[in-house]
Amino acid sequence: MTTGIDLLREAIKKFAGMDDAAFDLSLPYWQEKHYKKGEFYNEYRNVCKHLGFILDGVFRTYYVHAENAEEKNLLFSTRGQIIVSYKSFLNQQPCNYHTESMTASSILYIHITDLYQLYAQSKEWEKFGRLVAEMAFNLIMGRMEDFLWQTPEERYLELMRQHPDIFNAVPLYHIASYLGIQGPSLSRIRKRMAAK
Amino acid sequence: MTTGIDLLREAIKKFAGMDDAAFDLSLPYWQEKHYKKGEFYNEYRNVCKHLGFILDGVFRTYYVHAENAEEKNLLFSTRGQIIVSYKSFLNQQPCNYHTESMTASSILYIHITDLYQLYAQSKEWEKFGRLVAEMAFNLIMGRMEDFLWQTPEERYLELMRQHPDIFNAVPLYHIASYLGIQGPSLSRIRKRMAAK
DNA sequence: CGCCAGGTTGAAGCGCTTCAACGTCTGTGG
DNA sequence: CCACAGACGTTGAAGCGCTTCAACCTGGCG
Repeated sequence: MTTGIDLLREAIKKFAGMDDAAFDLSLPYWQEKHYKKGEFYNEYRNVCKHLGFILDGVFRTYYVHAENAEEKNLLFSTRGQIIVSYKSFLNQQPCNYHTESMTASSILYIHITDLYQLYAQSKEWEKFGRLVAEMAFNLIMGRMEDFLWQTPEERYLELMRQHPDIFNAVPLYHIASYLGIQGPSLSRIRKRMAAK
Repeated sequence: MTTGIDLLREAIKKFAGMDDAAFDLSLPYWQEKHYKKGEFYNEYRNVCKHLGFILDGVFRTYYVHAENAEEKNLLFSTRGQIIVSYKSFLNQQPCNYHTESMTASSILYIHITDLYQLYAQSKEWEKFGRLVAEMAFNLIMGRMEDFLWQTPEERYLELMRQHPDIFNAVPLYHIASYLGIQGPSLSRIRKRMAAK
């Protein structure tokens, strides 16, 4: 049977080319946490102190732009991905976003001070840290490019490819929000696509 | 008379709180370069080896998404800003974008190896490096948020606030492209705004 | 059973797109 | 010095897709 730690080891090997010896340095620090549907990974206005790895479940990161305004989903995170409020974590500033578990979820997480100690201790972990920052940048850059160059329908297809876990797990109107459109519009897009 | 270096010194003091002694370490490395309208800061498919500071002029960074497809402007950079192909520079990978001077422009620039030497030499320069990366992240994040939460008209007003230099310097259709709309649409938006 | 959350559908409206025509300004050559 | 060309901005007309509001349907659950 594969444990959460095994999954994480594999994921980090793939992501940063980290060998077992380096990974083992981190073993004392990872802890497991379980979320019920609707619980928050990181509360709004808190400083994000942990970096997480999703073992199972789906999270959405959203923002309420103004009083009484509609929530908009900035991104989804699913199994096998790193979850962290990047801006808040990198800058250790209060978070502008909400990150909510959309399903029963479980993660492994590490505290920022332990992670920084690993950075200091090991060149491979330092590389991991750089890659996380670059990934955050690339993730947002990719989202930006999607909005500049793709139609809502294309974004929908892209999302289905990247996050197949999502579709039986979260309400359609949250997906629509991520795509930058309204619920009924996504409903019609689906209908058009099915007709082909 | 204030020289380019004075402008840069002031800008970096404001941006990173750097004192004169630390800044002076960099004096041997900055070089000045002038661009004619239409020249490129960094060529497509090249690795970006320099970080620049705009003394005067306007650059646009754009991307051609597919063969025969329309160019779309990702961002503008104007006087007093840092100019660099962030992704290419940070990762030292070939650049996906074109960065073109829209007016006669002048910059100060530093080579990446000299800059990295400053990082190694000085804590204040290391901080500068971190701030550049965070700024790149925040810049793109801000653009992303603009697209999620603002109308084209609001984006237009925001751009006028951030880059007042642009409006007499670049064609309207480039601005429209940055805003994610077509030339005629921006023309009509202006008309509607003038009517109020 | 009846409620409620979530998805679909219809109708009206609005804003952006597209294509084409028409101004306007500027620089250049006869 | 004028005329023309080219680049750029504006305007009109038609179309399309997303929005909004509201009604209705469905399935899950107390």
